[in-house]
Amino acid sequence: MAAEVEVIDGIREAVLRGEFAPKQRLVEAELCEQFDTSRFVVRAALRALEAEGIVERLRNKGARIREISLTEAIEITEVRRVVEGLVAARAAAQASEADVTRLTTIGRRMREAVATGELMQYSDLNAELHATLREVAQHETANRIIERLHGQMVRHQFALSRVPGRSAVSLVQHERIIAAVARGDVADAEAAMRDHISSVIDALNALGQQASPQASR
Amino acid sequence: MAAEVEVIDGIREAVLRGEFAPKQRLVEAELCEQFDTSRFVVRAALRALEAEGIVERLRNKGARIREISLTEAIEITEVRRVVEGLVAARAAAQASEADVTRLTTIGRRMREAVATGELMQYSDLNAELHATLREVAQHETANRIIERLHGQMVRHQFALSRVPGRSAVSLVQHERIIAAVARGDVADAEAAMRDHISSVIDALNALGQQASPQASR
DNA sequence: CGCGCAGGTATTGGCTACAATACTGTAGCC
DNA sequence: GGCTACAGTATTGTAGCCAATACCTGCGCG
Repeated sequence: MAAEVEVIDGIREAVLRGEFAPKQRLVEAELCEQFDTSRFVVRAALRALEAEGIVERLRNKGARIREISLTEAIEITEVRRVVEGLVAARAAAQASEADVTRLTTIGRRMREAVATGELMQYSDLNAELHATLREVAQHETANRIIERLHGQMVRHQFALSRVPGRSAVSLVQHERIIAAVARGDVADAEAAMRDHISSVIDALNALGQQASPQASR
Repeated sequence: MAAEVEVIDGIREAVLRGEFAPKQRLVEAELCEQFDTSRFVVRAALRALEAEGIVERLRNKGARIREISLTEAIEITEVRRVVEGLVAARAAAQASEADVTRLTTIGRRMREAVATGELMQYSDLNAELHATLREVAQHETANRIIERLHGQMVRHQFALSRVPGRSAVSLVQHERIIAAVARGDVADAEAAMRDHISSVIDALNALGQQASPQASR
């Protein structure tokens, strides 16, 4: 079971790094060799990843990386909008002074990253900000759901980060969230987070428009 | 795998019917006999149920029914509040005439059930209403999450249904949701659903107060 | 030349046996 | 009499094996 967790994480990380393409078949034997473990462990790992919604398994046809359509990505983000809204609200309700300091520091570094055009840096800070908010909110149930949803979104998340001009737009949204949390404004923290993620949904929609104007998928 | 799904459902149903107590150990051998299957299948089922958050498994100590504390039940309901709010909003946005008819019918039957004091009937209609809204909303991602959360809540849900006077309170809330969806008022549908589930959270809190005034758990 | 059928191969599904680990009860010692 | 250590038992974790199923290839027939 110790080995099992490692394999689960290994495959998950590989997927997150984009080493497996969507719809790619995950042959058990291959994974055995790749992670130097037994088929038993691999099968258990695939089961777990199926439950996480990262892979799908068809009867007698094995496991593949689950393809997340754009419409599904939007659905996922819609759910994230409300759940992260809850997290922001709770963070605002119970943030300590130290928490506020951490958040404002992240905000300042974000502004610097945008100013110097360091997109990767900004993307990391974005993840850090959301993670810190979740930590402050201490809402285990919400955290679990957000993490699970996030795991399914990586591919689209990556596409999003490459949309030019997004960082400048999202910066002010992030700063509004931080400000609301800092002054303990529960309602505005939630609203700010919702607005922020709404703009992510808009960006996803735009992505779909430009990629395939006629196809729904 | 066909057998496997059956066992998963079987155990889940048993838990939902309250046949297993929280913290009760689920010995693999026992389940093998009970469902007339092999340990292999049982183990797979336990894994799946672990992913659903219904059981927990400790290394070399086996599986137990996961104990959902009151605070966790409240967390779960908080998440449900925002996600079901999303569902209600979407239902309002895209409900057909037939959908509205179905919903108003459920609403009328709810009122009747309350009038005649048929609590079980009302409880069933409650489930039916929420299920119908999810169906109308057609939001797969949200539905999955709500169902998962619901599965973890059964025990507390049961306790809640026994609180005297709750049906009368929730009836008007349900009717407000139905009315908002019927006239396509997205914002009010979400608000109404949130208010409704907020009152559920209040009831849960009250339950905690009366049960153990000093203990946090 | 194309379509359908059949056999072979690859891959997964399920089972049994074995190993490792934790719990429990008992006996001996302090 | 109580505590500790040891041994036995119960239960889970792991591995390898056989069977079932789907896919692919080749052959035959129309």
